Amino acid sequence: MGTRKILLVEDDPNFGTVLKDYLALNDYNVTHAKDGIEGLIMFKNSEYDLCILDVMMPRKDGFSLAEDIRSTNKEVPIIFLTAKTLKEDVLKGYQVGADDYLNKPFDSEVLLHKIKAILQRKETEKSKDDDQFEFTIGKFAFNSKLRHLSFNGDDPQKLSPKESKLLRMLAIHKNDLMPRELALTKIWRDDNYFTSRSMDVYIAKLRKYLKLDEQVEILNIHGEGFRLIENEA
Amino acid sequence: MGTRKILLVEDDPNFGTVLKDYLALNDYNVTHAKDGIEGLIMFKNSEYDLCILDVMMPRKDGFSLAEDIRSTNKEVPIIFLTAKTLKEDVLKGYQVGADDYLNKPFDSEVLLHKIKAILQRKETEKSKDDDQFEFTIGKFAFNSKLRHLSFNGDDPQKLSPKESKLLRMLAIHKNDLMPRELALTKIWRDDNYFTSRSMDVYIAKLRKYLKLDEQVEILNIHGEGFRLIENEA
DNA sequence: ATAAATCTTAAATTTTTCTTAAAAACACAT
DNA sequence: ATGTGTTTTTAAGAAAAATTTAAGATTTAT
Repeated sequence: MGTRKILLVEDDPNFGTVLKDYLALNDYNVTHAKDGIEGLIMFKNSEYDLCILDVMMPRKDGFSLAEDIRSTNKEVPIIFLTAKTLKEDVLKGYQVGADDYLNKPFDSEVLLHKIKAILQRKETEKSKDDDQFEFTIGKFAFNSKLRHLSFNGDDPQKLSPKESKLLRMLAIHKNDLMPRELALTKIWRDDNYFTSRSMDVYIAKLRKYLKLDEQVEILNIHGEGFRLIENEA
Repeated sequence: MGTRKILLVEDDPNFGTVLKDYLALNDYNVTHAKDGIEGLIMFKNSEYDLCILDVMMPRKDGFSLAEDIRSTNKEVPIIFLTAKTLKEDVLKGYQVGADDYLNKPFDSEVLLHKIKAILQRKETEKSKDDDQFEFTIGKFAFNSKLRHLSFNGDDPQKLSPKESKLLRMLAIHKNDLMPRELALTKIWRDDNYFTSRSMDVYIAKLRKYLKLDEQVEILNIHGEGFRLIENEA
């Protein structure tokens, strides 16, 4: 595993430089942006494994930057640095999709720990994430990128984004359990009563589409998830 | 996914009670111990998804308790609560294997967020943990993930979650004693008269399914547990 | 700005699962 | 043999999860 790239956005030049050097010393490849605007440009210019954002900055604050980052990338971990310890701030941070939150002044070793933990977590998650987008399901051909589901080579049924993502996840686990929780955390990014009901609605929609082929079914495994199966003729 | 069990060890009765109620309100099943000694006893009596430990306590402090917990369980996530914000403490916490660290006074919503994040993380890790899910029991093929019990390759009998978990536990100990207490603490997460009766009900159900193969039996070992055996032909 | 598409929430119904109760059979120790 | 505690089994009721339809929001495209 190569050296990891970190985007550090911090307007205080002294603190920023020290932190950058400290991280560099610990074998991270650090890019230092001086404010939110510059941070966003940097972010779009390259691929980062982690973003460390100061909250209070001129021109564009950390939350706003995080939102912009999230709009193009839902994966990259974000850590906020802040002097304030206000409840609203912390919650806002989590809402924006922060992975962690550090109050200044913080201990640098603690930061290192967090970085290591977060990167490791993302690593194990990502390893599975295939870029498979073409599937055969019984007599259906399914292209999750085009969101086309075609029966017997007929004109394809167009699928909505959620329909397509869900069917893709089922297809990846074809004939095997696709855990409810997996779809909820990956597609809905939240696992609660309502997202779970929403998912059920999509299962119903998919079942309707898949009715064309009697050999294909989505089975429920109570309390666990769903199973897309192909029966033999 | 059932409700999660949390062990809260906090000696301040007011704070402890309030926190317990707050967590209970948010659908966690909370056990509140008044000090480290009591906490350790509680921990050994049941299975918990998360431990929240106060650091400063009479009789046995949080770090010491964490070490004891870790000596029997290397997995369960631990969150420390502390008034002190000393660097040594934070590092000691991480060293003992803490998953997070909260300084009092903290905001309760932040705690909820952390709990959710930590449990979710552990959940995805754990999914790999039950790697053994296919078993042969006499002429049966048993898949505990799909909860299928198939005799001679016939259409499988579907099992309920509890049925499946219990049969899996028996299968893991095939031809050997599966202690009652083990199933109760692992599957029912509590060992009392009623859960024990409930388990008996499930043993009866499994016996019914397994009747198809005369070579397979679940024997009782009085006062100890059960034994799933395969007799030879 | 309007329409179309997509997604979420609500709610009634059905299905599945789990617990409790209770009576009878059984095992063990004295 | 007798008493005590444990096990076995069936059945009923309670609880939880899934299904489906429809209506209300929101987002996206025109």
